[in-house]
Amino acid sequence: MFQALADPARRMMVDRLCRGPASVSELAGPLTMSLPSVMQHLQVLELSGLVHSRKIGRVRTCTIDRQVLTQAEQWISDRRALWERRLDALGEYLADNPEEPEPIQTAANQGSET
Amino acid sequence: MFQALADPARRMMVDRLCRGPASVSELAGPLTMSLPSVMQHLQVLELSGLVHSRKIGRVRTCTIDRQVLTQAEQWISDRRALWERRLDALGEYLADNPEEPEPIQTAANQGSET
DNA sequence: GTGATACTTAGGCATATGCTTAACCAATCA
DNA sequence: TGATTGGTTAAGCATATGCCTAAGTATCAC
Repeated sequence: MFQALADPARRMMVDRLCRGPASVSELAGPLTMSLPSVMQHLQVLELSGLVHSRKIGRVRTCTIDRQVLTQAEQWISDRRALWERRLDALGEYLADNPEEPEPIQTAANQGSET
Repeated sequence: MFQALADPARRMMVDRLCRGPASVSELAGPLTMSLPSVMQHLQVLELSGLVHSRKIGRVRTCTIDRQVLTQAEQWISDRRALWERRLDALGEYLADNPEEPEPIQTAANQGSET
């Protein structure tokens, strides 16, 4: 699913779809590639579950799936939280052991967050 | 950068790094692949900016870059917000034009572009 | 029916990706 | 000093990805 978001063309399509449903040719509009290529990207997006589509008459209308987008966000958010929790713990540790002068010049203070 | 998160092995590495810095072999540990492969993934992660590393003695220590992770989260969050805003607008519209019974099952309401 | 429209399928090609082994440095360690 | 550990480079290979053109199919408008 990150796979699906990995391609700029696909991100563009997702971007477009976030502004509302669109047909295949509408999606293709801003892209400088042939329709079959757009179809392929669309397939990747559908396979990832990020996008749904249904055909009515000769027009296929595509919509985005908010849930799956949220999942991706969640994954990142979880990881970031983990990292921040760790930084907090480190902060506490440093508060307890203030400025213990480590006699190293190579590996010293990398924790220069923020 | 989504590209970097697209590979499961790389996500595993990111996951590990969110729990704290790690050496290359520590990253390689849970992965069922050769060290050079891990190196390649590491390079992708560094190129994306998601991970930094520095070598001290003969061990290379890797850390994650929170900012870049946050950027990815932001991209998704922005898109999701866009989508939700749209749904809200649609909700208002439906509230104004309640239950107008559209008697079509084939090619109905496609011309919904603003 | 004829033709235009909106995709779709098929096939092919170039590059990118992911992996491997073999060989090579550089810092420790005995 | 010579072996070991931790990482790195190089080369090669298989598959995946992204793109194209050409040739369908299925509406829809006359």
